[in-house]
Amino acid sequence: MHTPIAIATWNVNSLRSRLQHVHRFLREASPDVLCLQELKCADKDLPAESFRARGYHLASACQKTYNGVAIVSPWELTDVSTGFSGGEDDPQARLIAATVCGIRVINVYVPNGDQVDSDKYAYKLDWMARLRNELKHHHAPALPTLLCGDFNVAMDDRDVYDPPAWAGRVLCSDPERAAARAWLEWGLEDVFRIHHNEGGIYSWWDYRGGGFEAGRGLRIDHIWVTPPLAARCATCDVLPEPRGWEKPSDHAPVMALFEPGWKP
DNA sequence: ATGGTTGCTTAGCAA
Repeated sequence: MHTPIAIATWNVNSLRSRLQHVHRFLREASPDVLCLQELKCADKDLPAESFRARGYHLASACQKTYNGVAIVSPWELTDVSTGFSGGEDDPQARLIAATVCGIRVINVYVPNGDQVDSDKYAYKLDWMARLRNELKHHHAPALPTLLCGDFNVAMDDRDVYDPPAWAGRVLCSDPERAAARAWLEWGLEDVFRIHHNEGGIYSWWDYRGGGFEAGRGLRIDHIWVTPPLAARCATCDVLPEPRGWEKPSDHAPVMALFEPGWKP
């Protein structure tokens, strides 16, 4: 088979509010793996049957009201793990991993951080350091591994609609960028930047003030992969159309295609 | 400019 594998990430800002959007996206983009963030719904209250009835597997790590992540796929999801390995419990549901199509997929919803002088910002930096540790001790750059999700970090000026206005602010501050860069230095590559050097392509736009229509966005949703997968990546794009659907999420999906051949 | 909008839960928080 020469069919590429499509892997997408999308912060849906409540799965129950966006359920028809998600099903429409599955129909129209037909990803092999869809990583979702901000489900805002306890596992027991997820519309799991609406996925199973259409032939999708679903693995989730969710909590009531806040956060929540899930992986949806027509392919079997194995070795599902939630939260950080072996550490103390994190009360916030932000991390799920599963093996699918021979790829270890790690789906994250990085804390937003509120403001740089806040407790939430300190929690964000600590959480990002813990993920660096997780990569170091429980993964290997030589294996086909994909880290994706809402990273809540815009990595450089190309990812920001008004860099001077955002300089030093949360989502753009140097410590956040350094914490994310540490993941790259471990052995990941931003597949979007393999295929796009230009700025002005964003994945999130504020609901307030007509941010989407005005083009005031940030690229904070990412797909980063280890070298075996980077070598197989055919495309990576933001798909802005769902951001223009009625009652949209404030994020658009990002999707990458990988040519087969990474399996040992 | 400390506003603006959306979702969850029901006035306030989180984003």
